[in-house]
Amino acid sequence: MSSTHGARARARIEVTAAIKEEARRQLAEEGAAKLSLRAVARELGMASSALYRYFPSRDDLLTALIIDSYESLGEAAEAARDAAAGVGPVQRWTAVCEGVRAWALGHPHEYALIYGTPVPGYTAPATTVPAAERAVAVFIGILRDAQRGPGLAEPTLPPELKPEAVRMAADIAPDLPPEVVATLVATWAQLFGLIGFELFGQFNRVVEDRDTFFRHMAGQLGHTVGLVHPQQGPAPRPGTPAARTS
Amino acid sequence: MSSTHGARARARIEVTAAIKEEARRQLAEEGAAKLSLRAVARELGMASSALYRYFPSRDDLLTALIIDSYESLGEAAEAARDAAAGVGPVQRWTAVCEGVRAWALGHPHEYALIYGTPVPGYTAPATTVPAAERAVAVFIGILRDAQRGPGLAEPTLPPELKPEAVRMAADIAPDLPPEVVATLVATWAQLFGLIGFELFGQFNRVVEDRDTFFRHMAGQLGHTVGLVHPQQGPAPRPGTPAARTS
DNA sequence: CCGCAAACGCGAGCACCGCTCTTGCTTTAG
DNA sequence: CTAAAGCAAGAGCGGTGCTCGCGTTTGCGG
Repeated sequence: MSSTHGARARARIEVTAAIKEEARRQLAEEGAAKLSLRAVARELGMASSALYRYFPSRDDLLTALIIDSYESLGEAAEAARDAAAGVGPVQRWTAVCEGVRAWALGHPHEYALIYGTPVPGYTAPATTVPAAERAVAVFIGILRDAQRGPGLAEPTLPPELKPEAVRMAADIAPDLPPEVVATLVATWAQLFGLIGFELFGQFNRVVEDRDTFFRHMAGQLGHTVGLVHPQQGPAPRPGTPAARTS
Repeated sequence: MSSTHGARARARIEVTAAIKEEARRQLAEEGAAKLSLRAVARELGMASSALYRYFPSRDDLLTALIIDSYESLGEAAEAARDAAAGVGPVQRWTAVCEGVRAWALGHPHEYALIYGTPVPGYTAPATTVPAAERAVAVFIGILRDAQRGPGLAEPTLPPELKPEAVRMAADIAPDLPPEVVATLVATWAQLFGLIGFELFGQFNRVVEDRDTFFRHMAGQLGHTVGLVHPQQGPAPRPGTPAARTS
């Protein structure tokens, strides 16, 4: 076909990239709500109507930025994982959590774009799903390594939740215990609860030493999902009465 | 002073209430981003410029709605607590969590307004703080009751987080152990991570049986913060199941 | 009782927004 | 070489938040 056939096609790619770049710049500065097609066009020295040759609507532009943001977050998670090579699963889990948090603090508007309030009439197209899975795949990898290495304590699950957990595991990570997968999903959400609260100001005047606070709570989440320290047996989770089974 | 001094003052109160009512209606229908001063004025049969006699800007109107939403959430939490009188602390904790979730699912746009992405240039005025504390006070009350009753297991905390926890406890609930207060803050954020993910579509095609999923995870959060089942102790009742399936 | 300042409602208008349509021009393909 | 397709530009539509000047209403103090 005509991938890089003519100069026309290349120009289209370049202009598309320039639009996205400028849009991302404005997104980082002012947030998604303030992102204006007209302002992007103005900055690029072209008529606003010309933008519609490249993106059918403002929402389509936002979708492109959403995918890029997911990828950026995924890269940050992978980088944090690689930087923590050689340490135990719990430490690596915590390191990746901190990497995700650092990315969110450094890209607050991108974070808000993908994990904040959805745009009113907007429903994310299926295109965003693979990009979104990239970050969670890092956590799955850590759990997988832990299972092969120091072991993985299966979280307790009530029987009525078992079928749901089995279904989730089949869809997400068939080689992990269903209890772990179901708990991972919840943990994933809880992690973004912590990050979102910090980012959106809910911790203002409440939590001061947020680095220490987050590191500890992220480690707790790792324990919740089943990670154990390699040197010792299953670490008792605080306040869990399940340990007194006799 | 001049509370109900003249008919003028009463009219002002009534018009202000009518504006808020119509604004809340539009908020519930379309979301905060679509809330339009002109549309509110149109629906009320008055010129858009007249609204500025009552609310200096759109953000001020939103602030009023934010406070109302916090109060509404607080009421829902209190109602859930009162409806679960007489059960153990863990069940009551879970019931309040479910009440908060039900409120969020029933008022998605109000939820997004107070716990979603903040409005771009917007910073919540201090006026919203007391209203925001109303819901969390319900959880503090449960912990307080548990401390006087069946007991409260102190979550483990690393020593470097201890001073921060002590500071938090002094500000929030001086009669509770610092470890519990610090963990409660994190738990609070994690709870809204779970709710937000469900509400904003992050659980689509991932979690199906969301009622069961949430109930279990909410109970886990209760254990994390230190709640224990009242049957536990010297009473010879081994292996009593935690969840009541009836 | 009356005058006057404050509060009020209104309409026009400003600057901006997303988006559409028409009009030419240029590159590409047959 | 010609016709088709892609592209940029401008005008325009309906919408937004917000400001300003106008005439009117209201209620308090002298």
